[in-house]
Amino acid sequence: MTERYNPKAIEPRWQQQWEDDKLYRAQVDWTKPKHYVVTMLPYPSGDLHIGHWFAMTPSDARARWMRMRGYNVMFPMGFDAFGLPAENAAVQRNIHPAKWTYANIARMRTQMKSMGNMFDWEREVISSDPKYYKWTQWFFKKFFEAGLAYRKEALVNWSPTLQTVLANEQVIDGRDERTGQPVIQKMMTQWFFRYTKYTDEMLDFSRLDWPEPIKIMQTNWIGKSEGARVIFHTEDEDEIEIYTTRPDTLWGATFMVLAPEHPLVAQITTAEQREAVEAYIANAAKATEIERSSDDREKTGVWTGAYAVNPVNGERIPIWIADYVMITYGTGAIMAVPYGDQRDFEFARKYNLPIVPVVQPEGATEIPDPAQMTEAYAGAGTMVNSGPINGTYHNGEKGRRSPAIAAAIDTLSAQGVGREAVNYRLRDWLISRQRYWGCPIPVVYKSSGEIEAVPDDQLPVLLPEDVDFKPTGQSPLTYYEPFLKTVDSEGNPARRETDTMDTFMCSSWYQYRYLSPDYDKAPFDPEEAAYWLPVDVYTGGAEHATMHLLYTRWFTKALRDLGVFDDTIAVMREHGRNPDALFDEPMDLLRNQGQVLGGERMGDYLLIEPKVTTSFPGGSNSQEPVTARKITVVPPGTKPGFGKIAGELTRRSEHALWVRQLNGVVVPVSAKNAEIVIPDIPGENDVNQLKQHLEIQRMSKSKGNVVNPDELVEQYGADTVRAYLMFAFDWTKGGPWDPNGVTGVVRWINDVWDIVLAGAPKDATADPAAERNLERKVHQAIDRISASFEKFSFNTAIAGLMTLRNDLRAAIKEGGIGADAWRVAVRTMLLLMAPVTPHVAEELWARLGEGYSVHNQSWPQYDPEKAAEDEVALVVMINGKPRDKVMVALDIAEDEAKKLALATDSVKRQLNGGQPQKVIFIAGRKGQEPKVNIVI
RNA sequence: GGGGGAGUGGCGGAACUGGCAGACGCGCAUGACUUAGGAUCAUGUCUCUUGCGAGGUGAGGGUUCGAGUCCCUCCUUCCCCA
Repeated sequence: MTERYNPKAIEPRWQQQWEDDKLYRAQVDWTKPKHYVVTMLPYPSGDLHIGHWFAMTPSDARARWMRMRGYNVMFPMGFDAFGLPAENAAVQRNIHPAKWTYANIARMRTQMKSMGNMFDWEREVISSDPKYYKWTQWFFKKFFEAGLAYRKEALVNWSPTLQTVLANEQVIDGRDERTGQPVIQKMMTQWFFRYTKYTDEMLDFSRLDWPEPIKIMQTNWIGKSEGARVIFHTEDEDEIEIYTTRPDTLWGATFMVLAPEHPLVAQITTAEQREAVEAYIANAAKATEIERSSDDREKTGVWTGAYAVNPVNGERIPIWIADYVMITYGTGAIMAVPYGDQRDFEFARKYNLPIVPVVQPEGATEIPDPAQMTEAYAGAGTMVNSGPINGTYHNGEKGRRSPAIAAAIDTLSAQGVGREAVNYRLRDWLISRQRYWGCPIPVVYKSSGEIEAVPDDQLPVLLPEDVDFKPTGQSPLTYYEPFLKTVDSEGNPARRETDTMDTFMCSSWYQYRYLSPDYDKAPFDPEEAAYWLPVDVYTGGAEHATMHLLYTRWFTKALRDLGVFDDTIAVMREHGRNPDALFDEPMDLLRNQGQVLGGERMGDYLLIEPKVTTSFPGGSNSQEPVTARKITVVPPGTKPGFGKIAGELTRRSEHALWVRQLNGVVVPVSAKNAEIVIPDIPGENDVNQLKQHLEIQRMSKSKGNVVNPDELVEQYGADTVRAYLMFAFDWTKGGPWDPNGVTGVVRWINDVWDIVLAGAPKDATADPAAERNLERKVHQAIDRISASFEKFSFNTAIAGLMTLRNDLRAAIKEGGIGADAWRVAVRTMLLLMAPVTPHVAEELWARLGEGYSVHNQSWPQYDPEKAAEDEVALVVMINGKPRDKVMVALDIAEDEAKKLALATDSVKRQLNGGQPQKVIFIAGRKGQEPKVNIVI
């Protein structure tokens, strides 16, 4: 009896050994190529969940693979430790946010170590540590001094419940996503970063290997549009500036619309209209932005009583307010061209406003009659009714690429009533938070009201610890006198800023702090940065597409322009490394993993109607299966009623179900020929669909079906959990957790264990053909697994490892493998496994008598010659369908292949003496069989 | 409403630049071994057909010698944004 695989006996031992030996410590070594891997750092919420494992362990496997390929790999970890949950815990459980946070970090750090990742813990960063946030504040100061950080009054999302401003992404349907309480729009003076400064550069992804959807999302988020700004005047000479992407249709503007919040509304509204306007404004404030901008919604509005003058043709046009115009987009005012804009069209129809055609559609012989139109015309065509630009052509392109738009812009400029303009949907980054547990903004307000940044030698502005959390919902900083009261640089009394920073500020630069977490002369050590930067591989969730992933790009560009990388660049040059463009972007390559959804959902409930009704169907001692007539999916807890069975489905085979009744008795139910009813799924249901249906239900994020990784590690060991997470899903997609699938991985690792410990086949006489065959399989595995890691395709990497296991077993069975050949094969298999299952690979490597550590070995060298098959199947296709095969040499010549194909039985039969129309030879490319397609 | 994914066996998923669809695994079936099996081993497992063979990647069309892969229309879903 050989020793059984017991992860508990080996994993903690190796983890300790690696830590003692500092095996994964990353050190600058200019003689080796560097590889800097970062995976998004977690928020210390309390417990590690399976999602953390899913994000981190495949990234670790790939980092390990790069290490074995000879790269000097750095893979650090840290905690994004500021944030609201800590403060909520403080209020709810009377525990200080710092205490709560650091207890969670300690716990999560221990849990993470059980993953067996190659994290270099010496580089750990915690964003709430003063030695970290000193530099967050330093960056803020840099931005402030450069004019990139400023204060302004703006309409912001204010949560009365949480007593803070919220970012747009924290507001869902007008409610705070956490508490579900309403969020109101409020004018407040807040700190902003000039996010819009780098819009055009952020739209350039040319040097980024990032997923296409992320680039598209960021592009849309920035929302660049080209057009013009045009000045209208009211009859009282008040100026109203509008932004439009279609200045060419200006001659068709028959009214104007202001957002209800537009500052001019109160001023221009006439006495007669005042009541209606005010009522409308009050009503509009209740609707969310989503509702307001929905195209499905019926357009509503009110006339202000005022008129404006169309600057290009002098027409007198009414000014309306309507909630489909947003104060936050463009200038909060539009010229309405009902002919060319669908929303304006609907509005004009509803309120009987005139529609003037200004574009004769391409191909149309006459100008459309507005009375006959059912929708706006936004397509290409020739301009009409448009004064000086009549006859110019609008080709449907944006901005000046359309001749009509170009002509309109030129006319506006010449007349001095407008100018070409670009508009962005992106707004400046609001970084103020009225919360305690965040990085203090390092400024003071002088008694004069002037703002002064705290001098560098006084950084960090420490977050006071002995504050009192009153249940007012306010940040304790706002009433904590020792913090509030301070002096300015001249020693005069001053008041300290009580807002803290958005935590996205902290996480925008952590990849730089990892370089030297204890460095105190600058945010990072140029000697480290010159070697490691930029980040080579970044992994994390796609949900950060328009937030963190955009903020950190902005941050890097700002640091570059502020000269923060200058010392680093100098060091790079000393080492002969070209710094050009290296600091334009923080992370060269990005990959997103999906999400692991919830686990087994209990309470899937069936109602069984037996074929033969007895008083006690499936009674307490019944061994006989009940034959079902009808099976219905019902809500959990449904009472069975007379003669029926109701209960939870616990097991299923092809035609039988096991149902556990409320009294705990499990009844087998024969489902052969039973009618199966799944509500909401019409048509023919069967037992398999039943199971599928229950699984679909399970995916819903309903009940607390949390998968606890600690329990999985306890049960299976870290290697198995790692491998299963990599194997069970397409990493980029994720999916629902299936606790049963782990069996395959358990078997695989156990098999490998047994195969390696069994040693070389005894008394085997080496058979060169058998050994050659094994060698071929091994090299095919090297190729396949390497390619899988290269493209982050972890599931196929594991499949390749399992196939190799199958091949080794087959080789033993077939026999003819000598001890030397066997050792080479086993050794290679362990090397290929090392990135995925680092512990068991290390253990077996040691037991083979190989030197410590398997993780310091080189990745096996792939030899295409050794992987090549001697003979392959020539696939013979008829009209594109495979019909036959002939064994041929891999490098068979075209003529020879065609001849062989035409000689096959299938082809002769199909041709029936006739001639083929065409014979096409497809050469066998890399690892592929040659093919011949015969067209009949 | 706009944008982006995705639809392949009972399930998770493979399929490189268009070239043998269903790798690998789960589950299931049959058999072996066993006091026992939710262990292990062997074999099988897309569908129809006794076989020969034929069909098959959400639906319909198209391009091509050849389409899961490219194009068009539609359907269903998930995500992001408004």
